Amino acid sequence: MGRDALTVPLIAARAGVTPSTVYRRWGDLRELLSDVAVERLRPEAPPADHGSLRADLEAWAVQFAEEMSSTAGAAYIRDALLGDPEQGNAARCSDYAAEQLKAIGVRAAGRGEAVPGVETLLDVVVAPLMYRILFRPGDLSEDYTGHLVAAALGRLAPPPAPPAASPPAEAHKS
Amino acid sequence: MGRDALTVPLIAARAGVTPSTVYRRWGDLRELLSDVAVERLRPEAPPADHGSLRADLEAWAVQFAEEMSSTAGAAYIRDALLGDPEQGNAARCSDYAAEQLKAIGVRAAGRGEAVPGVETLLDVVVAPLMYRILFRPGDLSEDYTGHLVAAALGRLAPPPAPPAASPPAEAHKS
DNA sequence: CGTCGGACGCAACTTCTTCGCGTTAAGCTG
DNA sequence: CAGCTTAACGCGAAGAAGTTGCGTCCGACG
Repeated sequence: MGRDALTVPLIAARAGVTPSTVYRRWGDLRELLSDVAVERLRPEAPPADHGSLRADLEAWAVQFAEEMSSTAGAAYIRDALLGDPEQGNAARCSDYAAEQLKAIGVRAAGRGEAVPGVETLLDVVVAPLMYRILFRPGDLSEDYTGHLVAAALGRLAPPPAPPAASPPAEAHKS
Repeated sequence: MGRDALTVPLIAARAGVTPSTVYRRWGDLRELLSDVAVERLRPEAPPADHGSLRADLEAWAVQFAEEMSSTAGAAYIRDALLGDPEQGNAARCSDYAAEQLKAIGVRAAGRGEAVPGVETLLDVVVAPLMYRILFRPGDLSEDYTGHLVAAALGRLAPPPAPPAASPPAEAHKS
């Protein structure tokens, strides 16, 4: 069935209820789609353990980029952003990513690795990916994702030791 | 008039045409609003010259953040993203920012300053701002914007000399 | 057992959306 | 300049979607 041919009466018929029931519960097709999108964007499993912070982050970021840049993923993001007056659903999406990154972080900290803060990871890895997905379609590559992770690891926390590798200066070019 | 009470027949009446004319030209209310939003988001003037790359970037980023995080600005961004099947309008928004940053960059290069690439600036400054505006409303401060600019300047280009200051390690915390 | 509240179906009503037809105006050709 | 072509618009009807009030059913509570 067509993506934007979806209407409340169709959904109601599929659900075996009358359209008025759907309108009363959600009030709007966009709000319903927004709730559905958030549900679909919820991660199903904790991030996989690949033995190191870098490997975990790269694997997670690549999977994240693939999911979100797919046709379906991008549609979900847009739906989640749209029918959402108080931005509650959008914040939930960000929280999902933050939870996953947090899990990766505590696991790495348990190994004794230096770990960037969740805020830093959101800024350096998630935000650029999302920005490209939303505003610059077709501009994503696995190399780029790896570059973002490297940039995040270039901003490590002061506690344990000085950062081993120097930050990649001006890596990525248009 | 109410924001989402806007309908095609209302716009047509205001424009002095029949609704069918509007439907034929745009096909959809969302596409019309998307075009309007892009027009409103177009920068009116080149970025102001404050004498240094850092000052120019900070001023531009602060103004950008203010505009985009305002109620009207956020609504425009959402409209631009929404009614836009081929993502042409979203790409245009990104191009606007890229043009402004490019102008700041060439001006700084004319002064002999080391300049981060436009891609880097989009990743490090624009993307985090947009991500917060879209996914984490109410999470923007001027300090944060300055922090982003500082992070961008921490990633300078290799040509002139090795980066003077070390990158700010793990500055910003939730 | 009686009452209350919430949720739903039903149906009428309003508004939006689509589509075909006739008209008008601009541009081009002979 | 006359005639033709094309694109855009107005008009009106038909179809679909969105909105609302009323009656009914079912579970909860006293």
